[in-house]
Amino acid sequence: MSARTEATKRKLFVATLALIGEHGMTGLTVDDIAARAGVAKGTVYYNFGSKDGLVDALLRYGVDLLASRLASAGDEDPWQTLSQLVDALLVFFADYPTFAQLLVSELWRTPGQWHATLSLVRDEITSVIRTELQRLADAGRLPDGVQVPTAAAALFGSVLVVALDWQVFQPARTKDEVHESVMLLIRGLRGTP
Amino acid sequence: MSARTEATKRKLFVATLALIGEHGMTGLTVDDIAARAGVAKGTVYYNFGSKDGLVDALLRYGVDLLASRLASAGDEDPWQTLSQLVDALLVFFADYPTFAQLLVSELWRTPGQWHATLSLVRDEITSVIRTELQRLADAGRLPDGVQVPTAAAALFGSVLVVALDWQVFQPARTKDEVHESVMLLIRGLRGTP
Amino acid sequence: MSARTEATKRKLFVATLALIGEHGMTGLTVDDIAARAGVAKGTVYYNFGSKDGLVDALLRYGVDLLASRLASAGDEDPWQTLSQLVDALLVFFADYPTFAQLLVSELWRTPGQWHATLSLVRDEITSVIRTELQRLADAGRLPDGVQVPTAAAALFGSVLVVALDWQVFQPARTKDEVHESVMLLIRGLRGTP
Amino acid sequence: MSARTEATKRKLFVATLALIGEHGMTGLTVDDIAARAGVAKGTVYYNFGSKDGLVDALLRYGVDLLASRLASAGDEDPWQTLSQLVDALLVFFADYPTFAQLLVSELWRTPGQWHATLSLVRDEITSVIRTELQRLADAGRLPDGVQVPTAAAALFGSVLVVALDWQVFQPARTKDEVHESVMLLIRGLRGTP
DNA sequence: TATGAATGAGGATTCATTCAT
DNA sequence: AATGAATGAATCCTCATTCAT
Repeated sequence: MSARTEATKRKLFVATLALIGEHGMTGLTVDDIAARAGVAKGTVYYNFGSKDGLVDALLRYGVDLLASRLASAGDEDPWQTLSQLVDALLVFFADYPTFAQLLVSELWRTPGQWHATLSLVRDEITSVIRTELQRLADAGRLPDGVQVPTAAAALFGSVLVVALDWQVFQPARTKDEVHESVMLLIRGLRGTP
Repeated sequence: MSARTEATKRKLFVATLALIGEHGMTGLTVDDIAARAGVAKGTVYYNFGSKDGLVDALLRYGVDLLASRLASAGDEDPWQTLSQLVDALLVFFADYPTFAQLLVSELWRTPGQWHATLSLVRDEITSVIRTELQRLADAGRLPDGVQVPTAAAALFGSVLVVALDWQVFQPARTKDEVHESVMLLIRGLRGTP
Repeated sequence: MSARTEATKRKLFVATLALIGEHGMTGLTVDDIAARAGVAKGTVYYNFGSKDGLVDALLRYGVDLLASRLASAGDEDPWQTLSQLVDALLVFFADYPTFAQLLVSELWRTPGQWHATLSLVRDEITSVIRTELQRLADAGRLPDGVQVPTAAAALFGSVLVVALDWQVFQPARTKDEVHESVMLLIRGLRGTP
Repeated sequence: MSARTEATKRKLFVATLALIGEHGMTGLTVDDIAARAGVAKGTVYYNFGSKDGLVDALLRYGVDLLASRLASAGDEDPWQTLSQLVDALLVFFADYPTFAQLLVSELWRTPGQWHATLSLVRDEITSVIRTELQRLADAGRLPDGVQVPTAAAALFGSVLVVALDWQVFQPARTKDEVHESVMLLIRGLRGTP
C-alpha cells in the first residue's frame, strides 16, 4: 500500500468519524464523506469497495487502536489491572466518543451489517476483562455465584454506558470522578471482605 | 381521540415495534409499517404526520408503559426497592426487547431526532433510581464519594446493557441469574459492612 | 339554498381567496382551505363537489362582482366611459388583488382547468371595452388600422398588468397616478387631432 | 462545466420547455422531464438539485437568450429603438411561447419560489425600455406627467399580454399587425404633435 | 490511482377524494 | 348539512453504486 493510498484512507477515516459524530450513522452518506475528505466519491469505492467496506475498515482500525491501549494495562494485582482497564477504556472513549456511540448503537442490533466486526470489538474488550476476573475467581477472591462471562459483559457495558452518559449528559465531571464511580459500583464483586 | 383512531394508532405501534425488532431502525419503511398494520400508507401521515412522528409517539407510549411498571416497585427498605426496580426493568426489556434496542441505539446520539423524547425516558427511569439512592445516602448507608446522579446513570446503563447482552449473546441465562449478576455488581454501593 | 349553506360557502370563498393571495394557486390545498374557513374538509366536497368546483364557483362569484362594477360606468363620451372603465378595473383589482393574480396566471395557460370560466371573465371585460371602442370607430374617431378586438385585448391586458405591477413592484404609487399612466398610454388610440 | 454536462443540461431545458408548453407548470413532473430528455431521473437532481432548481436555471437561461436579442436593438431615434424592442419581444415570445406563459403566470405571484429570478427578467426587459423612454424624456419629447418607470412597466406588460393573447386567442393575426397594434397604443406617449 | 457524471431502485410525503357516522 | 378518519395514486427526492475517462 503506497503512502498516497494510506493517506487517502486515513483522510476518509477521519472524515467518516467526524460525520458520524455530527449526524450519527443514519444520515451518513458517501457524498458527505468524500466531500469532507476532499476526494471524489469514486475514490471511496476505489479504496473500500463499498460504504459498508469503509465503515468496517474504520471499525477494525478502531479495534486495533483500542487493543494496543488495553495491552498496556497490567499489574500483579488483578484489581489494579481492572482499575487500569477501566481507566484505559474511559480515556479511549473520551478520545473517540464517536467510536463509543457507534459501538453502543450497533452492537446489539439484531441483524446488524457490521455485527461480525463489532462482536470482535466486544470480544476484544470482554476477554481482557474476563481474564482478570478469572484470575480473581481462581484465587477465590470473588463471591459465590459470580458468573465470570456475565460479569465481564456487565462491566464492559457499564463502562461504555457511563462513558457516554458522562459525555452527553454530564460533561462537567472529571475523568477521575467517573472512574471512581465505576470502581465503587463494582466493589460489590470484591465480595464481603 | 375516537376509539377508531386509538385502535389505528395501536395497530401502527404494534407493527412498528415488530418491524424494528426484525430489521432494525434502518430498514424501517413506512410502506412496511402500513402493510403490517393493515392500513393505508396515508394513515400513518394522517395520524402521526411523519415517520419520525410515529417513532416519537411510540417512544412516549413506551415511556408510559415502563413508568407504570416502575411505579409498582416500592418497599420500606431502599435496597429492596432497588432490587425490585432492576427486576421490573429486566422484565420490561425482556417483554419489549425492541424498546431496549431503540433506547440504546438512540439515547446517546449527538443531535438525534428523538433526543428530547429519549431524554425523557432516561429521566423517567433514572429519577426513580435516584430517589432510592438518595434515601440510602440520607440514611448514611452509601460509601463516601458516591455521586447519586452518576451512580443512578451507571446503574440504569448497566441494567440496559446487561438486558441486551442477555438477549443477544446469552439467551440461555434465566432472568434470575441476570438479576443476581446485576445485584452482585452493585453490592459495592452498599459500602463496607 | 339555506342561509347556513350560503354562509358556509362564503366562508370558503374568503378562505380560498386569502390562501391564494398568500401562497398562490400552487400550494392551495383543500386541507388548508377547510382549516382557514373553520369547517371540516368534507364540507368542501359537500358544497362544491371538488376543489376545482370550489375555485370555479369562486371565479364566477368574482365575475359577477366585477360585472356589477363595470356596469356602473357609462357616459355620453366614449372616452369618458373608457376612463371610467379603467378606473373601475383598477379599483377592483386593488380590492381583490388575488383575483388579478389568478386571472393573469391562469388565463393564458394552454389547457387550463378553469379556462372556460376564465375566458368568460376575459369576455366580460373585453366586450365592455370593445363596445366603447366600436362607438369611437363608428364615429370615425379612431385612427386607421386600429383593430377593435385586438385593441380591446391590449387595453385589458395593459390595465391588468399595470394593476399587478403597481401592487407588487410599485405600491407607493397612487391609484390616480396609475390611472393617468394608462390613459396617457392609450392616448395613441385617439389619433392625430 | 464539461461538454457532457452542458449537453445534458440543454437536453433537460428543451424537454422541460416542451412539457410546460404541453401541460403547463402544474402537471410538470420530474419523471416526465427525465423521460423526455432521455436521461435518468437522478440526473435532474445531480444537475439541478431539485425540480425548482431546474426551472430556475431554465428561467435564467431564457433571460440570457432574451437579453442577447434585445441587445441587438438600437437606433439613433429612440422611437425607432422602441419599435425594434417591441418587435424583438414579440418575436421572442413567438419563438418561446412557453416562456411568455411562465413569465405571466409566475411574475406577479406573491412570494413565488422563483420570484428572485423572475424579477431579474422583469428588470432586464424594463431597464432597456426605461433607457429609451428616459432618452425621450431628456429630449423633452414625452408629455408632462409621464412617469418613466411606470410607463416602462406598462409597455412591457402590454407587449407580454398582447403576445399571449395573439397566440392563444387570435393566432390568425400576423406579427406585423400585432406590432402595429402595440405601436398605435403607445403613440399616446409621443404627446401632442 | 482517482474522478465525477449518470443511474435507478427505494422511500418519504402530499393531497384530492371517499364514506361511514 | 356536516364531519373527519382513512385512502392510495402520484410525486419528489435520496443515495449507494457504476463506469468511462
